[in-house]
Amino acid sequence: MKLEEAIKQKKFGNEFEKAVVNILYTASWLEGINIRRLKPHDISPQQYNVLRILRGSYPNPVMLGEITERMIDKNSNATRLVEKLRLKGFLKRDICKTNRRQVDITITQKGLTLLDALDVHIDEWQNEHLKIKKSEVQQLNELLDKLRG
Amino acid sequence: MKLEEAIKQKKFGNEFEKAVVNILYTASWLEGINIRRLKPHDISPQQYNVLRILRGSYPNPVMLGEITERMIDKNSNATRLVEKLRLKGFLKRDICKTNRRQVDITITQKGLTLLDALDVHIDEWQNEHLKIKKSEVQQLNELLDKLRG
DNA sequence: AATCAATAGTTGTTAATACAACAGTGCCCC
DNA sequence: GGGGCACTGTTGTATTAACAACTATTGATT
Repeated sequence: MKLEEAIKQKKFGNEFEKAVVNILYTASWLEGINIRRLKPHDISPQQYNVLRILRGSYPNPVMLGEITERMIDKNSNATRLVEKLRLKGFLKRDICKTNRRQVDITITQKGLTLLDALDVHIDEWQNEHLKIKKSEVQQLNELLDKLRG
Repeated sequence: MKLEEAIKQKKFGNEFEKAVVNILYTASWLEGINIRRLKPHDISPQQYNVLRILRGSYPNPVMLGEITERMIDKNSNATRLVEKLRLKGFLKRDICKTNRRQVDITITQKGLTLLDALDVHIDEWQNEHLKIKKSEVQQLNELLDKLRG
């Protein structure tokens, strides 16, 4: 759907202004879909993000600061997100032996199982919601990378 | 900057998955820039969004529900956003005479002045932050519109 | 006109975010 | 080995978001 219809705005100052609104709107739209997908598993998009970062370096741990750096939304408070995931048993926390300032975080088997369960339907999910061809989505990725400079 | 560098992730499951992350990441990046731009004027991106909707139909009022529909982030609570803007004098609220359930909201001169002040440097702002050509940004808008179906 | 459903907005509550101040640890250098 | 500085996380607090329950008004039906 054209952005103009989606937010009922007839015109934009210029194409750049429209792009800013378009990215923010599309992100909010994706976030909504994602929340509904994750809700049955009782985790938020940010928590999902953390678990995927951890899986990426499994079986090696990731220190808290690196999680923050690698998160999509840098403003999330990693300490509190991690604590919530720990209480649910999806990860474990260890004070690093060689540097006691540092907290090493590792995803647990339960966490990996959760991610696997969420991966199962990812292709269907994409087909259902992302109405775009593979060649186009590559182009979209290039344009977004370029836009950020 | 490539998304892979930005969030230090070597690879994605597929190009669609990367696009989802790319959109969310780029939106968060834009949001951060926007917050810093608006902060000196003491308004949030959502409040800015509301004021622009109101300017769009000025001098006609907009009812509260329509603001919600047209906002980029539909989850914002329009009642409370409007109340904050009213306290700052950027808009006025009137109960609709012909339908007393309805609240008509109109931007004030002070609100218009604020938006004008923010518009002045918008071109520089775009040039500084959006590293992309006009033809490419059009393409980006088309791809985002298409992606949402 | 009484009832019921639909519309428009408000408010309450819990959780999450934003941002800054804080505390503990390691490192360097004299 | 003590002082200062950078690093790593944590915590406090105010604001905002999420979501549901609620009130008030209107319109439709009988």
